[in-house]
Amino acid sequence: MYCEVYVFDTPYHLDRPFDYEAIPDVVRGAIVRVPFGRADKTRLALVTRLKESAPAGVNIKPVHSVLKDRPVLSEEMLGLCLFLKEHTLCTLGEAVRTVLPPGALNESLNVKYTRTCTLAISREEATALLSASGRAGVRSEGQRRIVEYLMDIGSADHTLVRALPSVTSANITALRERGVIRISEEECIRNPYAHLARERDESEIVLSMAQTEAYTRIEELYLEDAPRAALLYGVTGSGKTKVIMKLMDRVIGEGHGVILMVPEIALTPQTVGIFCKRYGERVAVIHSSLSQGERLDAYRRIERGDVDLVIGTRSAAFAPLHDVGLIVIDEEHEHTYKSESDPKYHARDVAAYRAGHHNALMLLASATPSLESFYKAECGKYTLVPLRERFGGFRLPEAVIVDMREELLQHGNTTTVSNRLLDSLREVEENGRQAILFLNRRGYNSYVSCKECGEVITCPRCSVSLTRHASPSGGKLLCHLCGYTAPIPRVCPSCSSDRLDFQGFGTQKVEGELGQYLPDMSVMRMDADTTSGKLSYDKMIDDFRQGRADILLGTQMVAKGHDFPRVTLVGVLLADTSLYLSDFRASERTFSLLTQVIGRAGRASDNGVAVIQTYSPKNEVIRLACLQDYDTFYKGEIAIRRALSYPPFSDMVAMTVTGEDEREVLVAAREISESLVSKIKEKYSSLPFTVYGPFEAQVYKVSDKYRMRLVVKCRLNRQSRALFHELLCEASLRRGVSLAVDLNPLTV
DNA sequence: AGCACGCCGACT
DNA sequence: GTCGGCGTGCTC
Repeated sequence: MYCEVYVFDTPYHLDRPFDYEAIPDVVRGAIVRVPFGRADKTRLALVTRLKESAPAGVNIKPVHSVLKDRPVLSEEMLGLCLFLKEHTLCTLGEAVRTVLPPGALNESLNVKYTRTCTLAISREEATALLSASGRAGVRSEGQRRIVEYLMDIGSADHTLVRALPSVTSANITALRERGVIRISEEECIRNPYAHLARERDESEIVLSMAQTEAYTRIEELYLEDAPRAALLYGVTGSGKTKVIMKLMDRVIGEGHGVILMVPEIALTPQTVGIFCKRYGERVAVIHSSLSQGERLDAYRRIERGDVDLVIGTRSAAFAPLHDVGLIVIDEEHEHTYKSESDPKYHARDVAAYRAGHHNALMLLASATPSLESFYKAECGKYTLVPLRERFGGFRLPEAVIVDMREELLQHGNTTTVSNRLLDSLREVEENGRQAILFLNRRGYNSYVSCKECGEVITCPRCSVSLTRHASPSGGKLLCHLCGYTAPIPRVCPSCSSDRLDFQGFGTQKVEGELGQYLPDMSVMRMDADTTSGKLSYDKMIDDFRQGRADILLGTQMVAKGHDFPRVTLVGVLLADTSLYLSDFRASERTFSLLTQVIGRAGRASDNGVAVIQTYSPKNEVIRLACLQDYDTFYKGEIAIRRALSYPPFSDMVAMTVTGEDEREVLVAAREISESLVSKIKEKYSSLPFTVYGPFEAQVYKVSDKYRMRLVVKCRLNRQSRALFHELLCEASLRRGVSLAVDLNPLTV
């Protein structure tokens, strides 16, 4: 017998089947070791096919060995790996490592055992042993203590016994050899969330009329015996979580598995606790802050069939449930569902694949769906389930837009906090309430805006803002979509003012100002600098909820769905910052972020207030976010996407050429571009392609490597992906430079 | 990516 | 004569 294998860690062009002579236990889906290359170096490989014969004239080597106690990849997982390879242009080895928990192929990391010591004799015999003298009794102080201890509690973990005073491991061995105690080894599977399952919540979920209507619609889809996808579009405060939980009850009640994906930031102990109380110990949590061993344990529990509900971030999409009935992607618009490291998969695509395999329902949920998903819902590819009624008297906050130009020109206020916001903060102080201040710091100083007229300098060809690039010669403005460049102007091209703004402001600066104007309010600053570990983040959130600070000041992370009952004011310090990032998704991201932040001040009782500071008070995106008007935003934005043929009307591909030698990188980028263009003209002339570049990447040099970029607008399908596959094969033959291809990148 | 084969300059 | 430079080509 022979077999076809894909060898791991090969260059891209070698990621194809190689023939080997099979040995016993070689089956499709097995991970094997094979000799590879001239030196016959032993490498890991995945068996994809068994066959009777192998081609003549090639030196067929035998498989070295089969990885034992490593489960064979199921047909589903094998298919998923091939799907990942095809759809992200990764190697099969990379796909396998993605599908399996991290470290699963590191052979050292294996099952961890616990050893338990149990008394192997009766209590009477033990009593007799303790009172007997000489060789018939216990022969040392250590042995005595062990027997006494085990008589007391029956059995105990080996490490606990070993930790008793005067006990040595020789004592334990001796007692075992005399048959006094027994030591059993059990597979130890840790479940760090097990304690959360102790309190149980078995209450029936009661839905409102509108919620029941949404639930019924989704349930109908679930009951159809075919893969289905639905978009639960539930406005802030509509109680979409309750609808989802009711559905989960139903699916789990029928004995099917559920995968619930949430954005990293929402996977807090509070969230997990809610589900553990409901579904007990049959919950597994997959999270990046788990140790490698803990992740492997979660994986094994799922694989053994001990789990009904998997909660996790995007990697939970690979949870090895045998029977998946429902896959929920909560906050589906969140960018964290796209992996930023290779393979750059989107959890939504993986979920769709698995739903297809299991005839399951994929349920996307969001108050601000991605344009792509809402468009699919409009076209009927997803079933749109709207939930527009705010539940339980939930009221939106009053949203006030503060014009920061006016603040500067008329009030001479050069600080980052407007008078209006200060007034609102003082009110919060008087009422003993709390406030959240949100500063969208990311990219705040990469574009150029005018402090007087609010104009932002944009690319004449792409309707995205130009990025400011610093260089020794003084810098320039660049569009990294089409490569357009312009010198940095000294005055505003629109109003000729010289008050151009390159500087944003950071959280520290704001913190200082708050201390100056509101000396009696305590500020908790939360950003990447103050929340280094996962724990400190949860702790800060908890401290703030407990009222240990009056103001929570932070970046993105304060915006997400935490429930702070005492918050009545939300301030957005600069709403424009994410608006003019040179990315066609800038508006979408700003809208969804602002909508979320403003929703934070929405309360059932008190009147909430949201103060939005901006240099562009007339901006439609900001205005619509204040109104929480997704529908109007969507109509406007989808029209722009259609006109400029951006996703969902086309796909984008980002190609990056990287290398240490600047000249080589430039030459390679040009040659790759030429190869791309000639393929488009010849072999792929029937498909629409638009190529931009090559031009310097936004960050031209990263850790001593130069980066050139090509952007391609096209329609991705089997055929067009084959083109990029060819380019990757060609590029992997080059030395000195490497090519990365990102299909549908997050940012272009 | 490794690794070997292979064909030219300064060393014992 | 030969050790070693890295150019070129192959990996079942």
